[in-house]
Amino acid sequence: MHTKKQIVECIEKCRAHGLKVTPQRLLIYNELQTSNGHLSPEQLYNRVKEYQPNISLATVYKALDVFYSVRLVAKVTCLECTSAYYETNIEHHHHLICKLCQAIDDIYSDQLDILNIPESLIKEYQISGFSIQLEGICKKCQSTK
Amino acid sequence: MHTKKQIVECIEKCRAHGLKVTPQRLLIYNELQTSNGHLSPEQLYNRVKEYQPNISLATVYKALDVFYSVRLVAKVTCLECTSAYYETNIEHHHHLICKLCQAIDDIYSDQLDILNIPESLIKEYQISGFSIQLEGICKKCQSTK
DNA sequence: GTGATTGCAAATTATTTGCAATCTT
DNA sequence: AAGATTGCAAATAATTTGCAATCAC
Repeated sequence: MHTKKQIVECIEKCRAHGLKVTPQRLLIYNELQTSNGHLSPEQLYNRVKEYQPNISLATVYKALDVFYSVRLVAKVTCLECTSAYYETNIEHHHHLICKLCQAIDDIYSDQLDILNIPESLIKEYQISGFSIQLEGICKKCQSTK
Repeated sequence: MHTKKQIVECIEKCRAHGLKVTPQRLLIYNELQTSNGHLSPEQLYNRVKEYQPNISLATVYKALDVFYSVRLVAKVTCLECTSAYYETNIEHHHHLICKLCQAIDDIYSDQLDILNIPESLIKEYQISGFSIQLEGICKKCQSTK
């Protein structure tokens, strides 16, 4: 339970980047953080509407854009996804995309993090990061079959 | 230069999947293959229009969809891309996405292919594949700076 | 007070769909 | 001949933009 800590981080990071701390932004960030998953702008909009019915979908898009640009949130896409998804989890991690239902699961693995990137590639492209997408079947789909 | 071989493969794979071999599909496949890169439906449409001016963008979308469903082409997306990209290169490979210009480069590397996926994950998710996205700076952008 | 942000509506971009005419087999 | 595919136009979905009113600092 580190909700409060993350909200404080959100406020601080906004200030540090000259972004204003508005109730909408805090609500959006908090809701995304609480949901603990990957949400599309539309999904997130539907959730925050419960708390602030007059909030606009455009506001959600704009908030996610600025959050993403200052790395307060991470963005995920997948081949069959029609929209982008966001999460407040910005630690280095990987994704498993379910072949059957397209669900995205976060994967943490020190073993995967030790990726053996060839020196030649690192130099050639000035590699600064990487992420791995695994293809498999999520637990939900496994238990349904 | 294995253009012809690939076209034959296209014809055979279409037949094998009960897809009709139309001039549009061959043109689209051939152009994508010749371009030797990642093209969006729109980009590909602009290219094939040169040869068949009355071809429709919807036809390109439909052709890419069926090609993708029978694995005649691969699909690529990236976080900042507004559209999907396609390539006829369906061998297992990875992608480097340029931080600066968003260009996508194919990366072949036996060393990367030997990914050490934890046994526990493989079982848990019935992992059937993976791909790695590297973040770096493409050669063009390196030489421009 | 000043400039950033919001909410709304309209615009844009990417993709999909319905359907009659036309091809492939 | 039968069924799939094409081209077109319209529809849908995702995202962005312009702008006046409002809010944060």
